[in-house]
Amino acid sequence: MDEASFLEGYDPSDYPAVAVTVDVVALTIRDGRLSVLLVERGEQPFAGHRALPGGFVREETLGEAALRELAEETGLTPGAGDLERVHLEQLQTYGNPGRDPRMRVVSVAYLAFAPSLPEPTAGSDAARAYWVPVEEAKDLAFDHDEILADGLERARAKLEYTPLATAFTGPEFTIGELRQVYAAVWGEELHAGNFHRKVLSVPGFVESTGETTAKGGERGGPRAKLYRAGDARLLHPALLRPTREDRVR
Amino acid sequence: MDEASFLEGYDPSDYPAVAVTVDVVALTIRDGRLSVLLVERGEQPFAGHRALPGGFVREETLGEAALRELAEETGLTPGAGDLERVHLEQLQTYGNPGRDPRMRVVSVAYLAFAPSLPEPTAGSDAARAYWVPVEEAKDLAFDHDEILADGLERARAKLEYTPLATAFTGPEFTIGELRQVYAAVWGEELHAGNFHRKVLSVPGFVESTGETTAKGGERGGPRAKLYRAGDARLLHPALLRPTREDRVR
DNA sequence: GGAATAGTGTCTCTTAGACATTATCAG
DNA sequence: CTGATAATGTCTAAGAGACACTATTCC
Repeated sequence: MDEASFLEGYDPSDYPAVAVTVDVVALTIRDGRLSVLLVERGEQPFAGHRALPGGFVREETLGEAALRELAEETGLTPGAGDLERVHLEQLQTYGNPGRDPRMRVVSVAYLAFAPSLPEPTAGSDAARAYWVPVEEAKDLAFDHDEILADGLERARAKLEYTPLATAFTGPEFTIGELRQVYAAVWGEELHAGNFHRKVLSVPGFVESTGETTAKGGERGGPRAKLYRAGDARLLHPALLRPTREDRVR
Repeated sequence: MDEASFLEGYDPSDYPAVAVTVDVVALTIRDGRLSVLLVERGEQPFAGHRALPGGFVREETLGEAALRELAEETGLTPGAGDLERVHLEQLQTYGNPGRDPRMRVVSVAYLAFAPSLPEPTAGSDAARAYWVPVEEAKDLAFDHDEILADGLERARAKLEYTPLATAFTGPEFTIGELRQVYAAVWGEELHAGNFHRKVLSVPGFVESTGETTAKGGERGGPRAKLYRAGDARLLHPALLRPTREDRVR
């Protein structure tokens, strides 16, 4: 069977050419603040505006395209260990006519959770990319404000019932560091004592390394025990966000 | 700015032509069984196999394309009230090279929750479409087995924390009918008494109409009070599925 | 010593779920 | 009458969250 009969009844005027791209909402935590990777646009439209990194899909899976774009913009090389600990998942697809003024573009958005990565200044492409605290990421190009908002909501929800907070930390971490991840993503302080007991009570969330930090905290306090991610893929019971009575309607 | 400069650096050999389609996982409950709308394929590839309904995206939003495909296959007309109560949401996008043997096809999958709809035999297109209990929907064309599995998991999860079970019922329903929706989707019987009290305890899930059914149940029992969907968009606290200790790892 | 943090203990309130009970209706 | 269903009541165990407290370390 050839392409011609596949396109039987296909009238090009009914089905305009469609371009498929990927856009990446890459999140990390820098200086205790949840930050997103943005690129400065040099060309029209939206020249001078910031946008999510992204580009055309080549002969590769959609996930591979997203990882490639992320690597290009951060200057890091996939497979060299830098991006090994990045969690990548598909977010949603945005394809409204007119979202790009030039032509019909359907964009598959991906969400990436990364441990603290270096500021991308090395590569040529990466020179125009940088991390921005999410509350300062406004007025993005195209419909990227909406995509970012959807990505943030997904990230906040995922922390509740999956162990993905560990994707923002190094391979070993303290319970306090994990709590700071939750605080940064949710934008709320959490009760240290209750959080500590809760995390340890969820089977498979974290497992002890038997070691402790070499020193206490910067502002005092005892040495903390070190943990690594456990084998759970879902948290049961979940760590629910502090209840907003009114977020329901 | 024209399309040419948009495609600057665009080498057609690097970026093969991509077709964008929508596929719909339409779920309903028939005879107490969760069922999915399938179409019989008449052409290669996968001639004789069943597939999810779908087709090319035209000059419309992706959601409009999904609703249009659903309308064409069921023989129902959008805007005529038939499809008004259908809940539609984007599921995920599938775009692996090779998922369609003819050309690169990126398919945006949608998930539809519908109250019991008539068997589609009316329209011309619809003649080859029918509802199939989900446990009998195997060996579908392309990667539609995977898409269906993803859709089912999404549906099961959504019943936990959203009031979408009411999308499977008529505008007025009894608590028992609602419980049967949960039982059909989750594939498990639920304790009638606890379910009843739980549903009424969640603010905004259902609201009483003040009426009751005209008759008791077919096999006896008192008349049941009637309810309609409330204004909650999230269930708080959620109705969690019976715990599978082992579904976590 | 003073301040900050790690980790644990205690108490209360809410919820899930098992089970029981009463009332109502079909056959 | 018998059996099934609707609706409510009771009890227990688990978990969330508020608060208190001790131990350890930095400055």
